[in-house]
Amino acid sequence: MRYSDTHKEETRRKVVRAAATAVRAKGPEGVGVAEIMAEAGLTHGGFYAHFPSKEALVVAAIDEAFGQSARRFARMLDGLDGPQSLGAFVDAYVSPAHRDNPASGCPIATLSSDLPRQGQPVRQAYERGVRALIGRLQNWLSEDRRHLAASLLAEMAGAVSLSRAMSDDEDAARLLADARANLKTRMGIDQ
Amino acid sequence: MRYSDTHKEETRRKVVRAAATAVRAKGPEGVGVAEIMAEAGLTHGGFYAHFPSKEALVVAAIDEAFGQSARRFARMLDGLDGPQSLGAFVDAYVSPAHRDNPASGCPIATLSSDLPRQGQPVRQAYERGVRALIGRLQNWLSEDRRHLAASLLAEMAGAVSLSRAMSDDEDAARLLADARANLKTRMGIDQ
DNA sequence: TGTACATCAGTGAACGCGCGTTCACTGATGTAC
DNA sequence: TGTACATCAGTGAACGCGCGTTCACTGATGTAC
Repeated sequence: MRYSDTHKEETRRKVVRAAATAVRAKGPEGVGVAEIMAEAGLTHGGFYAHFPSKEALVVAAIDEAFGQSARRFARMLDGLDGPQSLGAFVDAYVSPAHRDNPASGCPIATLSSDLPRQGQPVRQAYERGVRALIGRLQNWLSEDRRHLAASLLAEMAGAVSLSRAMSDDEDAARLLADARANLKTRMGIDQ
Repeated sequence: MRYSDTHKEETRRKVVRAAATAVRAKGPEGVGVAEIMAEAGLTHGGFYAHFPSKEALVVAAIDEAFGQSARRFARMLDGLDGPQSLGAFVDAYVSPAHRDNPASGCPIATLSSDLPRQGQPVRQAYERGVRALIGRLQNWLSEDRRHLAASLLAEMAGAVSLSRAMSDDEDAARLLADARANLKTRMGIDQ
């Protein structure tokens, strides 16, 4: 063979990674097959050797985006106990840095309103990611607060989303600070 | 003249109303000029007698959508005092009915993730609507809680958005109930 | 060892379709004289 | 009162462009014999 055994798989991963960033930056409809392939250093014609359709790429991109977030947080929270993890997670998630970097941020905050309009495979990938994240939050919460995980995640994502609609950085920062304080109270962690 | 003096204005309003619904259902990129005009009973060629561009229609549609929400809530909350208004607003906003009807619902929950990708005029229209809603919430809140208005709105919109990602109706209902309870506590109203 | 053939990731031109936008035209009514 | 002309909301064909998808081809390498 012309290429190494892993070459095709490596190419695919490069394409998926590029798509994971572009989908968050521009939304599922906003990204083009040709553009993603160019970012991976290829021409668009080769796309269909890797994916049966653009939709399949979007599914892979959403899985990848959730996976990236999960790995990043796992690294960041390594060695911390439940309450410490919750505090650090809230501080990182509900932050101006996250607001300003949608392309590398949480897919929930970036894609929430696009998703109900997508086809089933895409919605399922999204829901997989949401459920996994809720599950992680549940593990950190005390038993009597476990049922709040989904609602806490909604508050976090909502705060980041709305802060992105505010053109004034200080208004956005205040909103995020108010949200962080309330989230920590709800989680039962002291500050 | 062939048509009554108000005819053109009436047509424009019909187009804007159709767009306000369609934009929420399908997003700003998802709606087509021809489709909106057909819904208003016209052909697409006449569009540019009313709007300079599709973007101008989207701007008008977002203003209209926020206006519809505002009028509906004003009607519903007529005669109630601050705390009563807050309670009724939360119950109506953070509800399964709102989750299930994005096309007639709050533009924040429906468009949050589309908006950062839009051009300035569209973003400005959206921010106008957001600020007006925050202002109304502030009027209902006691003085020491007024600064929370933006964060409360973020929590409401986040809860509705995330509930739309959940395919299981009961999971969604639980999330919404948890959010309502927390919102009322934050607002300082008893239940 | 050498030759013919198979494999397959990637190339680049082309197709079909939808969509925003343009434009010449229609036809009913108002206005000028 | 009657005729010619202006107005203007709306029509429908056409244009240009971008995008997802298809497909014949390339060319480097492995395999069969």
